[in-house]
Amino acid sequence: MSESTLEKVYDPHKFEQKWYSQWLEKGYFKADINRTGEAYCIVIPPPNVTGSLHMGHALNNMLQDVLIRYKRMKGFKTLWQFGMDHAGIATQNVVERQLDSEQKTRFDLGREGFIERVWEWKEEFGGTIKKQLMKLGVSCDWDRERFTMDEGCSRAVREVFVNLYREGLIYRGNKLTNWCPRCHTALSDLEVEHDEIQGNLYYIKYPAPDGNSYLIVATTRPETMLGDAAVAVNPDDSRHQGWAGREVILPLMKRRIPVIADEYVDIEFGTGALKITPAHDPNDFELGQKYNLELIKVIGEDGTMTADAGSYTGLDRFEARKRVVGDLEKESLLLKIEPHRHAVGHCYRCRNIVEPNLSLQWFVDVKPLAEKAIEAVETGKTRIIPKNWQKTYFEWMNNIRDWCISRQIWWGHRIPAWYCKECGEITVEADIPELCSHCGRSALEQESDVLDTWFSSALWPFSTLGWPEKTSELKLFYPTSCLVTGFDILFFWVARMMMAGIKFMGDVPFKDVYIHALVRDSQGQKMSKSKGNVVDPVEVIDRFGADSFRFTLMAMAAQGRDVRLSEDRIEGYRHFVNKIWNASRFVLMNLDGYVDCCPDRADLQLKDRWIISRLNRLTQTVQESIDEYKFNETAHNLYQFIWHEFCDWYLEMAKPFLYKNNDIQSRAVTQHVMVKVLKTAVELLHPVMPFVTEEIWQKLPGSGESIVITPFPETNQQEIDFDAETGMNYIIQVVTGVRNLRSEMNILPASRPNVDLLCLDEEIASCLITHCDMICTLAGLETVSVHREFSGSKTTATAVVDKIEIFLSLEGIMDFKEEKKRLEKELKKVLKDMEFVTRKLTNEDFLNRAPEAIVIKEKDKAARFREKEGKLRQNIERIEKLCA
RNA sequence: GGGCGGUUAGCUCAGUUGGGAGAGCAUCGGCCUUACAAGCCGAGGGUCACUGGUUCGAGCCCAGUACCGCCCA
Repeated sequence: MSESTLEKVYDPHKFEQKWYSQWLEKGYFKADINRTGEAYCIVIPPPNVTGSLHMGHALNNMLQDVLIRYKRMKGFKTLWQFGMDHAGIATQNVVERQLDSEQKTRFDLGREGFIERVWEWKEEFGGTIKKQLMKLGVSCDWDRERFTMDEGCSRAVREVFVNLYREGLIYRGNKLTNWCPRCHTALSDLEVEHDEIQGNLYYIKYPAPDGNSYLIVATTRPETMLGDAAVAVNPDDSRHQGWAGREVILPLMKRRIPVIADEYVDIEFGTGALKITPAHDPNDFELGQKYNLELIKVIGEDGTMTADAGSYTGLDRFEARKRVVGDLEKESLLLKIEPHRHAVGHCYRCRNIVEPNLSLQWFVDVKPLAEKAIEAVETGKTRIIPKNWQKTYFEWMNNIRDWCISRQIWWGHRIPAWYCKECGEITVEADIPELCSHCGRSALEQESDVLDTWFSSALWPFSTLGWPEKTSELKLFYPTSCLVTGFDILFFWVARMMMAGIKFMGDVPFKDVYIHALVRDSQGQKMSKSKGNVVDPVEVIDRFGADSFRFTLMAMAAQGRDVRLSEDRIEGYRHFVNKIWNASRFVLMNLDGYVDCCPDRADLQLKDRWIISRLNRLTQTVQESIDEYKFNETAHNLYQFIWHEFCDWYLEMAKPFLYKNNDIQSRAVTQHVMVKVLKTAVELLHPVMPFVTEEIWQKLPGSGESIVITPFPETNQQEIDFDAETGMNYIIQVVTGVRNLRSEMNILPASRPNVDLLCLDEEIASCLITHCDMICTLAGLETVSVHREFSGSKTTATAVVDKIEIFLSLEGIMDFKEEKKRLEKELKKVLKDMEFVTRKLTNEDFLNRAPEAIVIKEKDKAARFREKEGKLRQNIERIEKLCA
């Protein structure tokens, strides 16, 4: 018997690991290509190989797991493709830090040695997130794990690169790019984060050569003036008329530079005179091209001033700023300094300030690719959910600019381009070429740059399925069914996968993209290490169990809203898990003499038909809400049903039948229904709470091998029973009414008074008569009698619910004043209701224009209120008489 | 500067063909009723940010204002 009971106290640690190991052993998560059923595939957003599980991952993967477990149970041929991202800059940084502690640099190891070292690091530390995801209970197909740097993915990267190069969509160019002096590499526009910081606006005099006049230029970055090539004014600016075409002398450098007129200059900003530094500002670069200005690079790759920076050469860029400002002041060329807030670009990996830098880089011309990616969403081939993210997607796609894909680091996919030392031409090949494709000689040297990590991520939905080989996986699972991701990588990743998928597979990479919110702390702050408000999911799982944690995230994952996570919430939902645990324990404890029968529908009682009906409705809403990605609704409905319908009402109603031994028939039926409902409920719950549901399910009679692979419950329309629901509603209302009376009249729970019910409706009356015992039990009464005619005695408290009047006998403990006060309060409420409805019903416009059904509803309400009002008045009168 | 979102109970948030506002937590009162005190029963609590419009009727639709947040330049 011990195997069919549960431990007294719910303790997730006792079984979570156990079940997970078993699931792995049985291979439930493995995609079975030969299985029948429609394909359903999710590719995981590959976590960084350096990463450890944070809240974002937890939410993201929990949602995917809900979808995949749900579809698996529904009989789909499911694949949840797992894998990790090599995270170029991040990983290189980590390993370089490790070297640093050994007083070494990557240059000491050399390129090959360093890369070897990174692989070693990956083998040793790279898998932490995998174990953490397992703790969370996710059901990825671990055997198909991929890595963006593995052989197949690398092959795909080279194929794509060569292909785009040959089409002219990849090119090499000398352009201004974002440069991180710390990471020592170029970055794409996306990898720069603009943060507002408190800076200054420096007003600097640029004197004319005649020494009599000057222009005042305002700048936030005075050190770049060393590289100024011109000053620009707006031709419409009356203050600066006549300056265009003249020259000024660049302070400190004593260089003559031209004054140009261009509409680009914002008249409102600063003094309306703009210094132009083409080598250090993207907008200035454009102007520089237009006016053929000299590109003077004064800040070098390492963030120090170059040889062109005059006496500032070799200084760090921030030190140079101080010195430049000081020197200008000495020469009385600094007019003033104003505090000024402005956005400054920071490296998204190391947070250092990014410098726009002129260099030779590789770019993708993404415009042609973007057009089709826009179209795919417009035509609905790919749905973005919630819909409002579509707009953001379009906005970005429409204004997309060339993508800088080369990085000056070592860890990553080396660009498959070779330079010929003889003819200087470039050879681009997927496989290492022996000879220059231009002059045929063999003096080739490979490009040293590697590709942006996101370049390989863009291929993820098909590279992981075997592309460029034509695998059966690709045929079966591409386009994938759904991508689940956060909005923070909508551009980085989703948009690029769309472009790459359409280009190379000829079809979109996924049918649905579900964008979920960010997890914040209870104050609504983004979690970050520096703020110290990070809540570690692993710690949460250790404290509360994975099921409680998952359910909390699910319940809070409303579309389009951030998740504000607090421990209180998780603890609250742990109570829910505990509730399920105890309810299950109760069920298992009351299965004496259980026979696995299927009772006739005729043998079911009202309570049984009612809970089964409610269960079927639940099944329907659960399916619908998961299908629509309304996860919070799923969670809420499950919570409501299990706790408030099944536990609060059904199990309470079941008790008498389970305890009584004389009615074997109804006990058997009750046991059967109780088991059926609980089993179905845990099956519905399983995608969210995999562990506890398995633990319970295994103990229930008649269960199979594992809940993981059991069919998901289906709605049976025949079992939705309106009559049973209405009938139960009357009973619930009466019981609640009595409890209410008891509470307000201060009747101790231990005492068991008598109740009389007055009801003129035959149908309702007979329903009540049949269930007198039940009402007694639930409301703690000695007797209940139903009458067609009744007037209370002097010791009755009364209440009206719907068409039923309740008379609670209070022999000797009746407080008349209290009772009168209570009734008057009730009456006041009804009168207020009446007034509201009457206002509508006396409004001609309402009667004429509102739909008939609504009008009837309102009239019906009015009648009910009137009836209640009458009864209340009667009872008040009676009390008054008795008191007098 | 452009775009998007938010403002509903003390707190965190739900609320889609527009028809008298809901949940969880917290609060208050009563209960150790043998599944569960991590519980049971009951109660209180709201000018749905503000202003105007459409409508018989607006938390919901439209316009504007204020405050908060995010993305892009």
